Amino acid sequence: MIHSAVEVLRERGVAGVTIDAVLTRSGAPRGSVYHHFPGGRTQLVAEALNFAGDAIGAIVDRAAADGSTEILQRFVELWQKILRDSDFAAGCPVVAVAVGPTGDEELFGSTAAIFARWSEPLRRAFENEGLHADDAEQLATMSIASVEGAVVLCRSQRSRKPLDDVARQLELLIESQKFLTRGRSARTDK
Amino acid sequence: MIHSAVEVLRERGVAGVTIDAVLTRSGAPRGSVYHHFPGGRTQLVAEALNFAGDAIGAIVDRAAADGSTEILQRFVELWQKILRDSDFAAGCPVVAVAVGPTGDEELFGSTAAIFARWSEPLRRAFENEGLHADDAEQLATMSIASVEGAVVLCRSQRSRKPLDDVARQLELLIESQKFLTRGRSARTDK
DNA sequence: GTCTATACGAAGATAGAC
DNA sequence: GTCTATCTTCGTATAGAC
Repeated sequence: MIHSAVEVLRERGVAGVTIDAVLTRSGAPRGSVYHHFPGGRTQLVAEALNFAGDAIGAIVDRAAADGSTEILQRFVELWQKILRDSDFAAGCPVVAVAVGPTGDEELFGSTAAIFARWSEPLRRAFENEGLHADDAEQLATMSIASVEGAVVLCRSQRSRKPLDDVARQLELLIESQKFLTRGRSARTDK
Repeated sequence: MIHSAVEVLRERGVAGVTIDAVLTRSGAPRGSVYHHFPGGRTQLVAEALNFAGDAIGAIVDRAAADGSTEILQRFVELWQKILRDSDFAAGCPVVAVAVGPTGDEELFGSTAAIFARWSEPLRRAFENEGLHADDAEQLATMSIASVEGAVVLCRSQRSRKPLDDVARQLELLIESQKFLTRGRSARTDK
């Protein structure tokens, strides 16, 4: 059921996650909804969001040991697969919540936590690769923002190109940042 | 009324644009809704989207003659202002539609057209500044994607920092692209 | 645990008076 | 053009049987 809720969330946004839609997709029995989710629809959306955030976070973590390039590659591949498998009908569930109605403070807090969780391994990887703390953090933010933005553009254009373009530009940016840092360090070290 | 619809769209997403909400905010009379918008809610959302897209497109166009740096600066300032004025309650109306329910093919097509309209002056500016066609297009896509993604992050974190960080990294990326192109051209030209 | 039935509210849309 | 009233649909949530 949570799995189905995530799918609907990706495709139709927060408002689209109705109990009916989730029930239809999952084939779960109607009578058991409020047994498993006493909090009703609200709880269902919250659990779907956190489940999706954790799942993607785990994928990022798994690539963390291999360096920033690998993390980003996995992250981009992940979205390309989601876009392709859904024929550009599905986007990022966390973005879906973050652009939804603002009233739900708890949900909103979760999105911030999830984005932070995703960017943390990136930030650390950039630092391990020699970048200064400020640059590493900015680059991590830039990575998440540009990929998430690209996913929106891909859905809008029904094309994988925006995400391909962004991935390429991100690579260039990271390379040039490393190059500049090495240059500065070399001068500083002498 | 359209103006109010844009506001609601930015704050609550597509699903949040109910006739009631727009009426309340605008103070317009209930009886005249279907007089001015025979297409009902659907038409209202469509006109709000296109109005917002044109308004922002016009701002971008106005800065086009001054070069890519100025376009981007205006674009970023625009979002910072929207975020600040709304206390991080408002995001991008076009993104709101693009992550909404997929059924509405016409609305979806409009988002693609609007994103294309916004990136076109950027692409041209990059080309005028010496970048190759491919690079210029990729950079334009990267600019739109990263800024839009940053706006989402800003709302989520209730902070202007993500957008500031992204703006800074974009500058660096563009500078390094220009530098590389000059290097390649110099070698090619000799 | 899961079922059916139903209360309740919100929202879109139409009809007919003014 | 704008008003009020009304119909219909849809979605949440609860009640009570099995």
